Amino acid sequence: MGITRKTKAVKKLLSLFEPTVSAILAVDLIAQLKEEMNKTTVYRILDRLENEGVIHSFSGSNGLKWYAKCTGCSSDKHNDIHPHFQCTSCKKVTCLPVEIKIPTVKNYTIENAAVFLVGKCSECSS
Amino acid sequence: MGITRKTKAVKKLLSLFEPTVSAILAVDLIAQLKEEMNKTTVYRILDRLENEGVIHSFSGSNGLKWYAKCTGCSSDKHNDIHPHFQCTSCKKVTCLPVEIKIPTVKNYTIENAAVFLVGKCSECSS
DNA sequence: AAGCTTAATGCAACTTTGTTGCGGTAAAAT
DNA sequence: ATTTTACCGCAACAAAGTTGCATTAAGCTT
Ligand SMILES: [Mn+2]
Ligand SMILES: [Mn+2]
Ligand SMILES: [Zn+2]
Ligand SMILES: [Zn+2]
Repeated sequence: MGITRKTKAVKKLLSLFEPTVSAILAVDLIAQLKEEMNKTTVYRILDRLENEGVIHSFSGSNGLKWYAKCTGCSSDKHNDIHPHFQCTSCKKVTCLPVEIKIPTVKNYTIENAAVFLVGKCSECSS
Repeated sequence: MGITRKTKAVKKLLSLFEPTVSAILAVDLIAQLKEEMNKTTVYRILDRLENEGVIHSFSGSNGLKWYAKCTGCSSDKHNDIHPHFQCTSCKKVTCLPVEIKIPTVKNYTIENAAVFLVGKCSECSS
């Protein structure tokens, strides 16, 4: 389906996810790329990359949208069911390589879980 | 500190939380009360009630703000650390009276957890 | 290499959610 | 009844994200 051309813009955007293991705020990407591309373009590329299983998104406590690299996802199937963690000191958000234990609750059939954790990362706990 | 007057607006707003156990979208409250009060007033009352421990808030998967009744909270201390559940059929969001098992992750000190579950409620599972 | 097709981009205008400043209103204390 | 000030309405604003449309350029085809 979605044919994606590897344009300059796409390469540039992907390069920003490369060096880090942290998630990135959509809004920050737009600010950082202001001189190079339009915010509409940023949003559209993020959408495409998510549909292709290259990145995944989630909302933080304040409702802002975060994006992070996927590991082993495809356009067919996203398997990013892991918790996300934000450090209250450095504000960084990271994907935690831990499995979520989905609780069993009577009268509810739970199919999916989004877990957002808050605390202190190791670098800020000194 | 925050002295809250029991005005007509406050009573009206509280009455909407009374008959249901479900959470309510801030945006829906504003739409529903459009004829009776200004949206600024709605937001301000919601803020106050949350500070007083009468209601608590959380964000849904799309970043929209939900509010629900508290049980046993005060202005001093909120203890609404429970998961929230949204049914994919009826779209209703409810507080689940279940304790969250906060995971232990190496290198991270976790202080708080927001869990948003998605699935089917019992009324929609037929 | 030049031409062609159409996915991708830029831009402006718009939508939605939420906030702020300020003048006026009304709850409640005196 | 009068006074005090918390509360409210309104208008203007702000931030995040979306949409329509004309233009550009990626990457085939020849
Ligand atoms: Mn992740
Ligand atoms: Mn709740
Ligand atoms: Zn940190
Ligand atoms: Zn349902």
